[in-house]
Amino acid sequence: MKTTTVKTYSITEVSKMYHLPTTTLRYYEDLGLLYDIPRLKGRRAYTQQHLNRLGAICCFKDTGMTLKELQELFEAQDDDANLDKTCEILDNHYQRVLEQLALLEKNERHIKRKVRFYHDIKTAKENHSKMPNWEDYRDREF
Amino acid sequence: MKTTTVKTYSITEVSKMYHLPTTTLRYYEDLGLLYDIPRLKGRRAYTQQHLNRLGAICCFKDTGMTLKELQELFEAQDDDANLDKTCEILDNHYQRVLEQLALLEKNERHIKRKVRFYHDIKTAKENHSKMPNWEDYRDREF
DNA sequence: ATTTTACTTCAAGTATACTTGAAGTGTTAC
DNA sequence: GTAACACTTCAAGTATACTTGAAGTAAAAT
Repeated sequence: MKTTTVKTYSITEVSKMYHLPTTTLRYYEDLGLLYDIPRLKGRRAYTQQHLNRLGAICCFKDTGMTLKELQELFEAQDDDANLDKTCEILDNHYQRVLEQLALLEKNERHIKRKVRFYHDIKTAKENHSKMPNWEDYRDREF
Repeated sequence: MKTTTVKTYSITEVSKMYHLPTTTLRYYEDLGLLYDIPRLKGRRAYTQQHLNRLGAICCFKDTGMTLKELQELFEAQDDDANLDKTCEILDNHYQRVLEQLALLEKNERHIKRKVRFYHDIKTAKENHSKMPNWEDYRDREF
């Protein structure tokens, strides 16, 4: 007979690993995003499967998916019959991520210009030199 | 005597230009993020200054700044004495944006792999060929 | 002239994602 | 033994960012 002990993690360990409060981990479980978490002496014992899923939750949540959409995705993913729906959700979400990326890159450039502009104002004020003009910072690469 | 007519925009025009409901534009005004909007016959008439500020609101909000933080930023920005605070807020926010960008890029790669994985499962099922293994999709560039 | 349209103000309501509080249990520290 | 600690469940509360509803106004359309 073969006995294998599976490495598990307490809720506090998982909380630290994923930078999520323990309350949030319980909340995700309430929503069904995480399930079948075994209990050792009444305490949650997360396995590698749960960590993998939690990684997916963070990835999708951080890219703007709502918890409700995540429920739908996992529902489709955990049901082999719903491959089409899984692909559809993933494809749609990937498109949204590409849009977010383009927008974030645009906004990053804008904020970079603004940072530089205000630092130059500060320098100009300190040196009593000519004040910069925002127009000179628009659409210009530094 | 010189008379100049300044081009203004109605709330519906602004709503369409910035893809924000009119109610949200009024809400931002209530919060003081937009102010001194002139009224023509009781209706809001946004000037270019207001559009510029609204552009900034969208940029900062889309990069995760809360409306409260935006209030602080504008408060510091509109007060010449607070150049240091303006720079501090902008610097801190820019750091957060760079972190977001790195995270979003990482998440984009992960989701791209997942999209490809599920499409390959679908193809394999249709062709009755060998099922792909997620391990082959981890940390691999396509 | 009166109805429709497009606003206006102000207060109250809602959605999402947690977060907190109360009461209880089982191992560990003194 | 008993107190402290680290959890447990379940219900209720909170923060942020809107969103909706009610009542009113002013100009345009019929």
